[in-house]
Amino acid sequence: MSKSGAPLSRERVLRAAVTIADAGGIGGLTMRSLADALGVKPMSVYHHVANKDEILDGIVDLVFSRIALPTPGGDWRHEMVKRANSARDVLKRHPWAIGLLESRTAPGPATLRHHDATIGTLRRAGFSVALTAHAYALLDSYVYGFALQEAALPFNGPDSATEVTEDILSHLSPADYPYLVEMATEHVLRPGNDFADEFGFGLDVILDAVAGWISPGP
Amino acid sequence: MSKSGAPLSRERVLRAAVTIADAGGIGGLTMRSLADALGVKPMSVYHHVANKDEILDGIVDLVFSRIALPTPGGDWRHEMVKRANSARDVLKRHPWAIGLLESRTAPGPATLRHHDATIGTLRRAGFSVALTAHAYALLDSYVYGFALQEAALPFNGPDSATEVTEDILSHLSPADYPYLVEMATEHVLRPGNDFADEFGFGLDVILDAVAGWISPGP
DNA sequence: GGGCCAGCCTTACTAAGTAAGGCGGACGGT
DNA sequence: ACCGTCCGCCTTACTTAGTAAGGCTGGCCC
Repeated sequence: MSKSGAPLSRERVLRAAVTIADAGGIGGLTMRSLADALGVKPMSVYHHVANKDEILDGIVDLVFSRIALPTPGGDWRHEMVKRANSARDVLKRHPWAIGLLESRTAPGPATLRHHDATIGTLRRAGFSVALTAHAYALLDSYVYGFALQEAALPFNGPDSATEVTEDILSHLSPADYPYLVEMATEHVLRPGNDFADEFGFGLDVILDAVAGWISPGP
Repeated sequence: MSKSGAPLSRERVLRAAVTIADAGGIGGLTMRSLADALGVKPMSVYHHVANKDEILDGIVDLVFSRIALPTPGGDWRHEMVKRANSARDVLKRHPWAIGLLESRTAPGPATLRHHDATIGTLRRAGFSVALTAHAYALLDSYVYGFALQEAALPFNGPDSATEVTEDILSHLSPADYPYLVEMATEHVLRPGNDFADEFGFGLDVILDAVAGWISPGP
């Protein structure tokens, strides 16, 4: 796995860590696998990061840095849609990041910048400070929660969804779980159904509600 | 840590695992700490569960079993509020469960029962199958996402919040993060402010929107 | 009353995080 | 040119964790 060439750095370490986690989950990310991927011995990594925890903090922030920043001053709704879609997209590509969020309480610079830009976009659109807080909590909860649910799905995309759903369904008694079975057969298994489509739907519902909060402009 | 007395069982193993995770995070949950808490040697635990993964699946399901089940046929909105508050409450008490959700894709019986009851409550209230799916995805995303954000907060409760916020704020330049600083000083630090209060607010917003979807009853 | 099996234990191997310190080679100063 | 220094990577080795393999024992059934 030696891909030497550059002289190693915190940057390269974190980037390699993300790649490994993407490929094999955070479980696959060990100091040894990381060193391997960098073409280096395990202890060498410690010259660029203090310990594994710092790596975990670092890759979470790195993931955040990939989310499109909204532009304060732009059309707030468009910016929020862009940000939400980007966030969901990024979290889908790095699902392990969601699980890490719970244990990392020290936001990195990219995370802070992201929050600042989002709050700024809402403020500049005319939301009061308090309503911005409400809107942001609501939107972020939805985005994270949706990503979490998507990550917890036992399938990826609509094709395997059908197969897996049928498999699960075959172990489920309609007597025990009548509504669940109904939902599975009549909705989930319907051709063309894709859980991913739910995202935009729910997002619009929230944005519609939030749109009513803007105080009359000057 | 020997608290023998009962003869050990899958039940007791899982319960002890939850207690340990509550006290020291999932990081503190090891086969050895678990065996200790049960007053037994590590390998003995393996006579009741196949491996640690099964324990993780088990405690996630155990946590789900503590969430209040909504009653199909009851007042749907009231039931949804009850369920959402209970879920948030439970997840706050066992924050590690949120992080586990992402990696566990095999729902246990309690989880299935929970989903069935929730879907049933919405169906019985007059929501179509498709709208039930929409409503459920929206509500669950919000609940999980909110719990995730709460777990990721570096503080617990409003008292320590002030302290920690001031501490973070002192490292933040208003030039770099103007909106973030504004939000912190003018909203987060306002006396009486508590992030937990956001939950009901956002929940009502979603429920108000969803309420408009019910098709005219028979 | 002897075999069997459930339930707990001992031993031991492997993987992973990381402490402690070694070593070569590039580089600055004289 | 020479030498000390320090940066960056390496070797060794210790600790903790998951778990494979199989041993011991006491109660229970035929």
